[in-house]
Amino acid sequence: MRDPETTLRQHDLPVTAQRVAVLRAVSRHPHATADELAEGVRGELGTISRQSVYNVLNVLTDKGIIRRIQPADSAALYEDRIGDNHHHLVCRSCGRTEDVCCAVGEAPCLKAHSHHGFKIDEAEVIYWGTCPACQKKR
Amino acid sequence: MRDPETTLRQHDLPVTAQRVAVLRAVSRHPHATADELAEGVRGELGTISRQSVYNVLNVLTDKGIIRRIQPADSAALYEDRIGDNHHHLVCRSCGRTEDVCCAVGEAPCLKAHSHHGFKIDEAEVIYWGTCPACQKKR
DNA sequence: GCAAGTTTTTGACAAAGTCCAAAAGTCCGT
DNA sequence: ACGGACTTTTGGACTTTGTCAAAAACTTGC
Repeated sequence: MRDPETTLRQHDLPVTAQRVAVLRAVSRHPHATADELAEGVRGELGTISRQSVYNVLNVLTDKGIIRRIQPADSAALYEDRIGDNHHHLVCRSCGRTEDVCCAVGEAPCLKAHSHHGFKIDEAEVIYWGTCPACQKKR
Repeated sequence: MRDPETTLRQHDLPVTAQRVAVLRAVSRHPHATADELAEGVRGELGTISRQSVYNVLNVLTDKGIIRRIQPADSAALYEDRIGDNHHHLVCRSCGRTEDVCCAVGEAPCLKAHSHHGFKIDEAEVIYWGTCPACQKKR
C-alpha cells in the first residue's frame, strides 16, 4: 500500500492526523482489533478517542481501502491486503489468525452464482483449526 | 431430526422442558438468533429466562446437536441441519440467510490442509450478496 | 420417594459498537 | 494567508449480545 496521505486523497477523504495514523497502524499490525489499533495509534499520536477509531475504520472499510473480517467469538479484525482474494485461518483456542491463499486454483468458492436470486459479491472463507502452539499445550 | 426427547437422551442430557422447547424452536425457525428462539419458546412454554436459552444453545452446540453460525454484523444464528457440509448465503442489507449446498463438487474448500502448521477441522464459507427483495428496493 | 447432581432462574456484569451534540479541524476560493 | 462552509473528532450515554455466580428448582437412578 502506498503512503497513507496519497491513499486518502485518492478516495476524496480529507487528510487528518487520525486517519493517517490509523492507516499506518493497520499496516503495521495486520489482523488487529479496533482496540489494538487504538493502542497503536496512541503510540504515534498521543491520544485518539475510541469513537474516532471506529469512525475511521468504518470510512476506510466503506471505501474499500481496508478490509474488515469478523470471525466468530472475536472482535472485528482489520487488514491492509485487499483485492487478492485471500482467506483466513483462525485458531479455535487462541484466536490467532493467518492469511491463506485461496486453496484450489482460482477462487472456486465464488461459483455459487445467483442462488436463490441473490446477487453474490463475495465469498468469505474461514478455516477453523488449532494452531501449532495450542496443539502442544494439550 | 428425530424427536427432541430421544435426541437429548442419546447424548446423555437430562430432558427438561426448556431443552425440548428450544430444540423444537430451532427446528421450526432455522437461522434464528437466540432472542428470536427465546420468543418462540415463550409461545410454547410461557416463559424461559434469557440465560437458559443461552445455556441450552451452548450445550446443544457443544454436543454437536445443533450448529451455530456467526455472520458478521449479526448475532449468532442456530440451525438444525448438521453434518451435511452446507454453507450460507447472507444478504448484506437485510441479513436474510439461506442455505447453500457446497457449490463445486465435494467440499473443495476443505483442501487447505495443514497450512502454517494448523490442524484444520472445518472450513466455513459465507457468500455475501443482496437478496431479491433488497435488489428491488434500490 | 429420596438423595445427589444438574438445570434454571435472577440479577449483575463485560465487551464491542453506535448515537448524539458540541468542539475542532480541513479544504477551497479569494 | 484568511475566512467560511463543511467534515471530523470528541466524550458520554446507551444498546446489544453474551457471560458469571449463587440460590432455588428440577431430573434421574436407586
